[in-house]
Amino acid sequence: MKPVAEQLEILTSGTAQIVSEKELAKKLERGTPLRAKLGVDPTSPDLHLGHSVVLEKLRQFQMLGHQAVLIIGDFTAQIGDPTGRSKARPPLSREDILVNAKTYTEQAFRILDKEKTEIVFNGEWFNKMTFSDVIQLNARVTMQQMLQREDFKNRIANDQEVRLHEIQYPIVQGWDSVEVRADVELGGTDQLFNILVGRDMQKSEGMEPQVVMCMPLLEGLDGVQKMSKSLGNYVGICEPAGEMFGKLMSVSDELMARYSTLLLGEEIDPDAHPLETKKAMAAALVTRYHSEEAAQKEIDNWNNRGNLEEVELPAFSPPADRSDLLGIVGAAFQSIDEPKSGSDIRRLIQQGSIQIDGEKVTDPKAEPGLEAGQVLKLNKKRSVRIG
RNA sequence: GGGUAGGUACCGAAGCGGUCAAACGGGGCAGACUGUAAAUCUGCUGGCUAUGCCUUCGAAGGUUCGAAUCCUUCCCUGCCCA
Repeated sequence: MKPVAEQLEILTSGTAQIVSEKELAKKLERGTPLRAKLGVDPTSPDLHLGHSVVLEKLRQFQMLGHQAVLIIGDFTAQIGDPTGRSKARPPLSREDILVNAKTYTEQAFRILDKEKTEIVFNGEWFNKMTFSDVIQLNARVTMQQMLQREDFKNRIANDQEVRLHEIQYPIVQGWDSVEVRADVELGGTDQLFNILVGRDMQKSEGMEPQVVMCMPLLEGLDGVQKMSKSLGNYVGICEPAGEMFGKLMSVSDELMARYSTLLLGEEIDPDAHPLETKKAMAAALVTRYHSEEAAQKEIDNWNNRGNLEEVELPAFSPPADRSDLLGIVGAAFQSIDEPKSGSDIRRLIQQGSIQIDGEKVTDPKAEPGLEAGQVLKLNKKRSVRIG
């Protein structure tokens, strides 16, 4: 193992909050591998760059010879983490949870080292508990402690409901730490409260409390709210290279700097041209999740934007039964897997979003005899080539 | 258990018998501008084989020529009191 000082430097870099660095140093000094816990909720099957921040941190632990413990919250998913929520989450079915858990781990192993990861389902212990066990568990914390949470406080202040099962969530998550004997727990800054409860739980069991390491939350593409699937402002780590590159190129300069820091661990050069910097940032991430060649291809595509001949676009064969623009564009959206309603398409056409070889066409009823090789622009991000 | 206020489109919120597919704000989308960024300005924002037709205002019934608006029952939520 590397010297403690060196490990500390790597592990603390990029973190938002640590409770406490002293304790972490003490644990490291023992020289035995630490158990680093990350609890994940299999509520949404797609991992995105927001999740990657904390997964990368866990990977650092692995690289330094520590044990990663990935807890799949199959049980907790049935409660739903109230963090940041203004209303209770809808419950998930057992089957959904299992399917999500599978896709989740598959994706997580794009970042983590599968061989060095211990996976546990927290249903393993929670499903065995009796009601009396549950009461005992609840007896460890006070109502006031739970109500200190920002989310709950806000909801109460705004006269919104807080369901009792929601306040169980931190308790349950905290108990996970006891079960897996975690030395460290990772999470986003929004998890601070939940992770701290884990410390209390461990202390009450006579264990040494875990170290809390919170990673900054990554803002979504809108630059305001945190990246999340339900807000639609995310970049999935399994997305095709083109999607990923395109989405990353659409972020603001401010956000580009943030992504660079949080995802790549690099500060941007203030003297470089912002557009070039952004291309480099997007390419670095495409390289990470795809390959260098894929990234280079995306850059070439981007640079060739004006030169329609060169750009690689999805092929699209116009439908046989419709020769009017409305029908054609509808089929084109269908073909790239983004079906839209007829009214939406009509609006896009009338507002000038649709172009054929760079020429705007605004009459939904027009019958543009399309020829192979022509480029049909659908909206800001999507174009297809007639084939 | 008692009292009281509510449930409207993606979200917040007007409307309280016809002129309501439903004001306004946010979000989203499109156009202009630009570095295909941000900011700004403009337009659009239920569906449809579309100068019209169809389905929406918690749910189901009812009154009426006509209901988001009135009545009945039911479901859901907040607040105050116990």
